Amino acid sequence: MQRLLIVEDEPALRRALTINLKARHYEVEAVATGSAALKAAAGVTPDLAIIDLGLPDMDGVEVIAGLRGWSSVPIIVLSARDSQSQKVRALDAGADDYVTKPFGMDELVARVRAALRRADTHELPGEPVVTTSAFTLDLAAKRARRGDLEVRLTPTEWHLVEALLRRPGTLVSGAQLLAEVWGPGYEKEINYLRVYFAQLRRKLEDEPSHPRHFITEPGIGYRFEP
Amino acid sequence: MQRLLIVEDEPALRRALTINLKARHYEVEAVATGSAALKAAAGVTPDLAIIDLGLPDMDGVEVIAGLRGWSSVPIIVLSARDSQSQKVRALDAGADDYVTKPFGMDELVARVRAALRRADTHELPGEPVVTTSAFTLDLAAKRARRGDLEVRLTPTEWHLVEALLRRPGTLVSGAQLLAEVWGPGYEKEINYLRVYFAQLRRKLEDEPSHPRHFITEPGIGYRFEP
DNA sequence: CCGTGGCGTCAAGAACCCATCAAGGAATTG
DNA sequence: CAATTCCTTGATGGGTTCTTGACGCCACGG
Repeated sequence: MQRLLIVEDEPALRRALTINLKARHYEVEAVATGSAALKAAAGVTPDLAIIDLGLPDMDGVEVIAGLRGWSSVPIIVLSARDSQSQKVRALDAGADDYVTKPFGMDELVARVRAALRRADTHELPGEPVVTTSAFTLDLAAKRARRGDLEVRLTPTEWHLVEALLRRPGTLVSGAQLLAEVWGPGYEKEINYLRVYFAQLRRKLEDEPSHPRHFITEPGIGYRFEP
Repeated sequence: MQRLLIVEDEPALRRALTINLKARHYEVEAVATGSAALKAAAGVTPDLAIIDLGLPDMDGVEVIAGLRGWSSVPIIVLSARDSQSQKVRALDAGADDYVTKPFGMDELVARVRAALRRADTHELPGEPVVTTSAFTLDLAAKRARRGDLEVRLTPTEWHLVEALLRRPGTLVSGAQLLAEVWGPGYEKEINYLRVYFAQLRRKLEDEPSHPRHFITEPGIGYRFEP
């Protein structure tokens, strides 16, 4: 049976979650505080964690970060607010999904199932070789070619390319890229992205001033177009 | 069978609603006061609630807020003709739709069906992609298409679209949209909404001057029609 | 019939974001 | 240890987006 860890300070909601999820044949461990959550997670090694962002003792984002430090357990976040920035922070910290209160129990259960299914199939990364009309990148061997001649990318450039290529076609926010490549705390250094995307385009694109694969969406983020 | 909770103080109307909805094969629980409504909702966990705003013991808006604290059950509001501001407050508190008295039973039943259908298909964790007859929106990848060609939306336009699409088909008050997109304190800047909805319609609708998906409800708010 | 209020449209300046260049300092390599 | 590459940072100019005010239209009510 799969174990769930619930972190929710409000007793009524904690009870409702416990009852409903036990009825769905999950094994449930429920705690009320962030510190208790970190302890419990180490003890029971849950298959999935449901975390309320509004905890009394510590910020929910810290709890997520604390878990992510050593565990890759799927995390679903509950939040009372519709706050977009809080959502982004939670997802950047490593949450897998996000449910806004109030929510229907059916929806939450569906998301729990989906998260567990995803974790089960353990999505293996696709081909580590990406080819476009202009260039070829071998992520594993760290080799880049444009046409016939080989191009050298610096470590930071590779790191940035990997972060983008992980979600081909999808838009990735600048803050997300910065946090992934330079580490948390660098979310404001948007200039780094400008400089490095300029370098990548100069090295890889046919027309660096009219990029076809490393696309900027002004004010939102960047996108890799295969 | 789907359960409906009716909150209506006037005995004649309560009876009429009960009979008509039972005739359409709904299971009906009818109460006369707000406090009874909150108790009943916890007990029978209805699939939809119909709430009269003019209750004797407490404001209908409070009833809605009380429900929304823990449940996302669809709520349809009944209200007298000339209490427009009350309607807006009800929507802000979390109501999904409203019907003005006097109303035809057919109209109410149609709205009940629509609300239940929405709650049923309640966006599952999969791809948050919305498709209409005129355009396609991929919220996660931040991609918009009208027909074959790609359309670019600005950050604020995306934000506004997301705020509306979170409740497809339901009516959202202007103040709610403003608070969500521009932040608290901008609730009065209704002009922003006019400007941005005009831009969205120009970019996405087939006939921007006769919108079929981004609908204005004068004096109340906006609605996204899938 | 006219005033009022809400809505859609338009336009212009302000504010913001991005690409590019350049240079000093840090790190790496031979 | 020296040379080279790499990373960081600031400045500039061009383009886009946001904000704000004004105008006309329509529905409603006096």
